Amino acid sequence: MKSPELNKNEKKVLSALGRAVKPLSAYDILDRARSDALKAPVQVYRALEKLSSRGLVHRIEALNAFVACSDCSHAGHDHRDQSHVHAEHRPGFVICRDCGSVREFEDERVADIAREAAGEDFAVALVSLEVYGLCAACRANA
Amino acid sequence: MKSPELNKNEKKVLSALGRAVKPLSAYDILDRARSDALKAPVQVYRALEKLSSRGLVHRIEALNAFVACSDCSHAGHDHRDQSHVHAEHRPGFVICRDCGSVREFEDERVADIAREAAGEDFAVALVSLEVYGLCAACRANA
DNA sequence: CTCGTCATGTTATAATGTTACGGACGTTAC
DNA sequence: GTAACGTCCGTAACATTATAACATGACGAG
Repeated sequence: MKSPELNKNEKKVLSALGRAVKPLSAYDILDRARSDALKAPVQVYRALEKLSSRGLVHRIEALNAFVACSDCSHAGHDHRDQSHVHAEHRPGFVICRDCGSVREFEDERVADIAREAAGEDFAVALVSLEVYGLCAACRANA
Repeated sequence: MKSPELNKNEKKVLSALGRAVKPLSAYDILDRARSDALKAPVQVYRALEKLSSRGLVHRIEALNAFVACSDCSHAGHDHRDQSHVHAEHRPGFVICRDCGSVREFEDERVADIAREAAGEDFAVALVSLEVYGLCAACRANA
């Protein structure tokens, strides 16, 4: 396996995300890893870029935040090659607006819908599906 | 029809978005409406909040930008009521990473997938589907 | 009228993200 | 060895996006 080419900063970021129970913004990550000698936003962003290109973390668009991938079976190769035909793998997310918890899910139909919607001549690179609402626990509280 | 309760700023913002061919950030909108006496970011954000709660504009999460809804048949009632059971209407988007053009689409299957993924106890409020890639024109150029 | 309140406007600032630059370090070629 | 190059790492400055805090003005209720 060629994966563990993670550098120091990448490990710190991934570790911070792994310990968290909800998505962290780049600055959340920075705060948590500051004690671990991570000092500037740019280091976090660089690490996140690498990690997400490998599918080890995912960006939650609507929150400007990141989660560690909960199903890392597909980790390994790098997706940065822009010339590829196939889209980057990305699960869907179910996100509670109240507590911020996130659950990943997979559904093959999504890619089909996306390709169909995009049309023949559009080269799909990434499909983002995010579902927002209130989880059972937060609904109970409210 | 009770819709046209748009105030001055909301009209300005909507008009700016309507003239644009691609998503505009809040500050893009501000620039374009500055000549029309729109002065501060917060005015734009307030207008956008109202407009998007009515479905007249949509936020493209991954771009931090906004588009006027291209299918305004569903405009009218306000979605801000948090207690509602049904999810806010939001189309899917196909977005070219190169030229920034955006096309809306509808697919009923998306809502089903979302509900299914969210599960019984999760109250879905919003489903966001965004498809990124390269449009035909930009692929030709590259 | 005077108060409360809600919409709006103004200013400042927070939060987030990117670019530019330089230094440390290892590798390769000569 | 050492010069030339590349990669990683870090700092600082900057650019962009979003919100806070407070002031003003319109308007109805009492």
